[in-house]
Amino acid sequence: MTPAVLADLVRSTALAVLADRGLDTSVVPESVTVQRPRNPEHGDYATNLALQSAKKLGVPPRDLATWLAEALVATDAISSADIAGPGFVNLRLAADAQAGIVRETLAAGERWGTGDAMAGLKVNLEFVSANPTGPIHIGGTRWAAAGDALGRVFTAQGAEVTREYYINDAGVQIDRFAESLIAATKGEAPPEDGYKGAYVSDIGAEVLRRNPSALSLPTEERHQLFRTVGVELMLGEIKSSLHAFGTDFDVFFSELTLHNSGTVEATVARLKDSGQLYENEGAWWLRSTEYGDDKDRVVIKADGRPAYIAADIAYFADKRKRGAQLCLYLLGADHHGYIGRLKAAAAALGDDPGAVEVLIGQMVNLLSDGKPLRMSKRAGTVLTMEDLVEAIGVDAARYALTRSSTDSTLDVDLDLWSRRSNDNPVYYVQYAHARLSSILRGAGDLGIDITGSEVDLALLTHDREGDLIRTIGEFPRVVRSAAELREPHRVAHYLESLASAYHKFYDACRVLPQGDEETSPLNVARLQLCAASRQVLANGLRLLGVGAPERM
RNA sequence: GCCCUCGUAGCUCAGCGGAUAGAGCGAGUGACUUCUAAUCACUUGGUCGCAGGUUCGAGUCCUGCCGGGGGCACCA
Repeated sequence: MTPAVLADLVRSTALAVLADRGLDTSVVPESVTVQRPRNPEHGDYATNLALQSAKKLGVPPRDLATWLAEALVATDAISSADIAGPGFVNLRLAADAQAGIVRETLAAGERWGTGDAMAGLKVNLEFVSANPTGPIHIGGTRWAAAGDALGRVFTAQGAEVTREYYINDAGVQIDRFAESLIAATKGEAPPEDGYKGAYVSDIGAEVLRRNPSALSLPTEERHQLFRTVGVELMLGEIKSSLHAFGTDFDVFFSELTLHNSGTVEATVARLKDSGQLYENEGAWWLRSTEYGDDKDRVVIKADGRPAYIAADIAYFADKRKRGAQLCLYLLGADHHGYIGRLKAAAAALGDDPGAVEVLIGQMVNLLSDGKPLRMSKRAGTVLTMEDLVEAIGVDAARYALTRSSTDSTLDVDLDLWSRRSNDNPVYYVQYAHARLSSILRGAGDLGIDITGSEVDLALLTHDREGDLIRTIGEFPRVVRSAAELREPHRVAHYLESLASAYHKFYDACRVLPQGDEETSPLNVARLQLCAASRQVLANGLRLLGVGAPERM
């Protein structure tokens, strides 16, 4: 019996109890809380329903709890129901009912943990979107890991996710990038505010290799060539880094196409027509304060060129046109000022600002020897995604970056994470998977068939077995809350608790028959528990994009 | 000044309004002739930044203050 089914049982039992006594059944919430108490003496599960409802009913909470407990213990699935504290009802499941979780997990397989909380919802998930003027640095890497995991979690809840990367290939940064490439190719120093670093020379050289006469072109044509080809090459490297990192996008959307196709212009015209823009000091302003922004924003600059936000608005409109019901933006903390204007932009278009959701992720500090590494993208002293992967590996990097809430600034100590030891929690989780794989291989070698449906899972009565089973049962609601709260780090945290429950079980409970022993029903039941545990570890690690090794 | 975010063990971080606040690392002691010791058990370690408020119940929600980080462009 999963917690969700148990919650339904508690709810229906409570409704019946109240109805019997002629009390108001409407005080029972739609969704009843059933949680796993921290203290094992408080049972397998506990519900606070009596505490929540007592006041509204005018009944002492302990009386209500007593009635509920009496009715619950009369059901087959529940072996005991005790009243504790101010009015908790502490429940223990019958072994057979509890073991049903194992059966359900094995039956669901890869689908265990999926749900329909976001069924059919079309989500546009935009993340990373780093300028194609250099490699992805550590901040973008955090989003690559967390955003990708979030996309996987959404998909597990039935959402239709489009992973999107917005390419800022218009604007002055790109011009500076092109000029930097040209300077590097000519062996000159980069222009002021230009880009430095070996990659600039490399890309410049590659542009020249493809177009040997590039440097002798007229200035404007030369600029265009380096700009176009340079961005293409840089983007190619970015895509390749992301792919190696296990993060693939469905759409790479070019800002330039919005300008070139006239979409930006058309969107601005639409805003002007609907009176959302006004002219002041030669520029056109969006009345974004009317929709909650801090200040009005310039959309068309006094020089007649569109400001960055103009393309943003057009881009949002394009996403909606393509069917996105929810447009999620994953931005760094240095962009938090965008929330107001993006929502205002949606409202100004006559759209629902609720379709815009911005997640702000805090910065990553890199430490070496406990000392912070200062980085400057323009100076070329950057720790890139590829550097990080080279230093600690994809699995460790993804895990390190998805393990913590994106609300927290994160310290990544390269020395610590580069130690390939159990300092790294990812090994703890992966090791559990490898151990389980080894046991299941062993069962295969012994010719034990663990697939039988007649296996008596009610034999799993050891404390460690019960704890492991209940932990497995938590997985679906962990995934669900990770999706609803947009907090994929909950999956990582859960996996560590699952690995811990498994390692403790392994320590206390022999799984395979020893020596010449006959295979007992308990061996088979435990093997099913192992198979279920391994399934959940694999499913969870996949949500994080981290490998589940069979051997370590 | 205004906005966002964080403040929990020596360090890095979890913590869905619930009961005696957790994990890893660090420090210490044990456990492999037996399914993977990258593991397990035990010990050490806390005014959950401070002060109010809401609640049967607050690390969690609200307000104020203190401290760290990040923003507050006709840059992108």
